[in-house]
Amino acid sequence: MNGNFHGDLADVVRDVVGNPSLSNCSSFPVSELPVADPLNIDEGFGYPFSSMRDPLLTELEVDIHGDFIRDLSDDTEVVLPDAFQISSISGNISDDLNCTGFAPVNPSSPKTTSSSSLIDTSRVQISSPRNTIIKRRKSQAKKVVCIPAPTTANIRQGGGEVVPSDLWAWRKYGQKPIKGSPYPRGYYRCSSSKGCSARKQVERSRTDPNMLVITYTSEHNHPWPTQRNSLAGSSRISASTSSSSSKPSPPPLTTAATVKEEKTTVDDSSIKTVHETINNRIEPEDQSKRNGVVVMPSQMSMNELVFDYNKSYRPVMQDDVTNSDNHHQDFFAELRELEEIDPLNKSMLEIDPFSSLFDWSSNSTSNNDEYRNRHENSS
DNA sequence: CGTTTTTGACCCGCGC
DNA sequence: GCGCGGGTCAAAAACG
Ligand SMILES: [Zn+2]
Repeated sequence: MNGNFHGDLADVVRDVVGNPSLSNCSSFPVSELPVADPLNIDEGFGYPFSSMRDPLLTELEVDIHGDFIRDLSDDTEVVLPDAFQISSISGNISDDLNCTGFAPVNPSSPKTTSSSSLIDTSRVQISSPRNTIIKRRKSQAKKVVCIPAPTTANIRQGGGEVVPSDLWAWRKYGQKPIKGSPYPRGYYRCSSSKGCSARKQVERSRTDPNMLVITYTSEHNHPWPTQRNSLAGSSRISASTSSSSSKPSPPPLTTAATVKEEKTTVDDSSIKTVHETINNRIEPEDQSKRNGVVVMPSQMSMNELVFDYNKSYRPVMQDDVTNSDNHHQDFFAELRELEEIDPLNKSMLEIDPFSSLFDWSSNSTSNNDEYRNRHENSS
């Protein structure tokens, strides 16, 4: 820990990862929190499927990588999963989440320790000047997710990383070295539709090279990608629809946004908010309530997806952590990609949950005006 | 042939 | 006003 903070989100995250001592456990209800959280958290950001809450799935999720959600002040949310010790599952997880168990939990995997918990970030972030004003367009919510790097061995310094990415299609638009960290940060933007302003950045934790810190910014305008388009120009959701056709209707923002708004908080408040949020997530009823704003259909199809997703994940991570022998990871990476896409498409096509999604998209269209401005005439 | 990645330049907020 | 640092653009290269 260099004590070199710029008040940046990155710094915060770094700090968290690196300095468990800061963790402010009190904010986590822990025991049950992990279950529902991961799914909900992702809605909009990381994972398209939002409200599916299958017990089984949940378990899996947790099992594989329990995600933590933490929101920072008004515009930032940090999700910290401690996916490391998967072997034991629930028991460990709880402990982990609970800052209490944080350090001692699993001596077997030292890495876990560092990656495992985190929390307190909020106050740090908040302290930064930006919280005062929402300089970024409206309020931009940020979600930070820490996950174990899928390919520890594959780390390539100069270039990119093989990141699990979510099911969304991301196009890398930049990469820059970060001051505090030896590893560069990659900037990705949603390639599904031109109008989509969703962005995400991926970087490795300085302290834990096996840890990937993914920061999601903004949300997708479209329901679900639009399958990847590598073949003939097929994808690209008609961004024009939402963008060029000037839709004056101010978007109600998406779920995540809503949530964020809800918690326009500060310092301690934020913590509290988190609490609440979590609670809500745990209870299905509440969840629906939250979803009320934006309905994310396609849960069923998603289920399948998730499942696969997790499945594919599990081995990788475990291996990674367990042994450093990841030569096969490369293979895995590819495999993963395939799995992500194939099953998805299949399920999606079959069920075709999108119809409703589209609906949603239409009213959520949104904030890319500026962006589009410049982008607009690219072709 | 379209798309994605790569990569240096550019922009912009911020602290000094 | 300048330098720093993060974030983005855009042209060319690389893929498939
Ligand atoms: Zn998108």
